Amino acid sequence: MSGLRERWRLKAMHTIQERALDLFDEKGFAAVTIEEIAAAAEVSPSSVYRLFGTKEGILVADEFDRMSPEALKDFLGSGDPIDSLLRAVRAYEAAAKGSSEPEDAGEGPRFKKSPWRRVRYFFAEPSVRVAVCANLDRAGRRIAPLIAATGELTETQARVVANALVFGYFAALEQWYLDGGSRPIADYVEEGMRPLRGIWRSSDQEDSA
Amino acid sequence: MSGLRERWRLKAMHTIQERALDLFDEKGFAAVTIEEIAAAAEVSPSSVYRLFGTKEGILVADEFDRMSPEALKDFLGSGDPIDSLLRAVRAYEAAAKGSSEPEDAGEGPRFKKSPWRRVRYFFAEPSVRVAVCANLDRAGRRIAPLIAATGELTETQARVVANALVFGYFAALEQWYLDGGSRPIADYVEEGMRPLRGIWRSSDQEDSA
DNA sequence: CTGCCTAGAGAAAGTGACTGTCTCAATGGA
DNA sequence: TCCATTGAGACAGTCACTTTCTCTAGGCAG
Repeated sequence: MSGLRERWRLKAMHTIQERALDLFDEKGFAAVTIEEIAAAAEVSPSSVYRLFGTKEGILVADEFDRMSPEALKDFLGSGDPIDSLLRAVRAYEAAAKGSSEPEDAGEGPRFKKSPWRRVRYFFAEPSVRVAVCANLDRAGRRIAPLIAATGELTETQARVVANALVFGYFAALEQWYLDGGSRPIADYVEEGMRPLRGIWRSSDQEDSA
Repeated sequence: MSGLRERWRLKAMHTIQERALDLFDEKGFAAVTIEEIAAAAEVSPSSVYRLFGTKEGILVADEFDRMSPEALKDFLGSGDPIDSLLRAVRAYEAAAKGSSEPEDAGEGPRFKKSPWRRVRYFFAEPSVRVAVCANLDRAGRRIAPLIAATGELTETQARVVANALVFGYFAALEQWYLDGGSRPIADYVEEGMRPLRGIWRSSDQEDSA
């Protein structure tokens, strides 16, 4: 598994993301070229494209994407998907508070920024927002079969509900962003998704684990 | 109002869309350049960009976008938004059956194609799909305030529900596409959105017009 | 009907994101 | 230790999209 190749890959991705974020914060997203980012991260432009695909991909690359179908099934398998989502958001926020990698302490007096720093660009930069939507769309297509597999909903309904979940989460995240990010995101998700709970409440009594 | 300038604009947009669709069907979306489209439509490339913004915009340009806030309010104002959506879809399908402009009869033996021909690209061409998602996202942001204005939901919930509506519609449309487009889209929307009806059923008894 | 005046269509050059292809070094296995 | 393969870098090319300028022709006085 984790050979040197894989290590290089992970380290490079992390470095590129950090340096790119620094540059974006400094000059604005549009004013930064891939070549600058590559130079700042000391890799070739080709590598940036190989690792992230697009400029926006640097910001929206998400561990959610590379989650295996099995892990996703575990994640969504038990009970109300909204509760699963809430658990994931809370876990993410808790991990973010503890943050971040200890090994970058040897690189100078750089302030530790919140891992949510990049989220700003999700809403501030239109092209990034589009990329986020594309990601959510892919996520919806991945979880729809899992929702359909429970047998409670038709395939069409499973697709609709999957999109309602992922883009509903996005809407809650936007409200969190617009409010300045003071309260926890999970609060927004919990409140925002409440109207959707009826989907499972109504027909889930047979399986209320 | 409809001066010659506006007439030129509408006619040019229509011509560009038709010619572009012809070229896409013939050579594939990626293999067609904006210059080719402009040449085929006998306008300048600049005009294509001025009228549609992007290459994908030629396919996803939607009257929904330029709908005024007032018209949107009329459209969504009365009762269950899902019913409003269904009404709109049914009206669109009925109009599509009657189809299309009589004045293009003088242009040669070209087959009348369904106005849904372009929908194929929504799902077959990734970059177009992304553009559609971006459009739906914008639509969601436009209708969220209208949903919030009813006062039944908080702002966050209104945003979530708005996204659930527009991307739920998209999911239903995809199922329709995957099934080959035989049955009416409205059927898919009606079936797919049924789990979401609880949102209004539960608290809408005061206003069941 | 005539003449200004401005919106807007076209022309053209530039930018940079992204895509191939090739080479070569380094890796991991025999 | 040697070999096959993976993958990083270099490089050239394409084309979507932007910006700027010019100049025509529509819109609107008078």
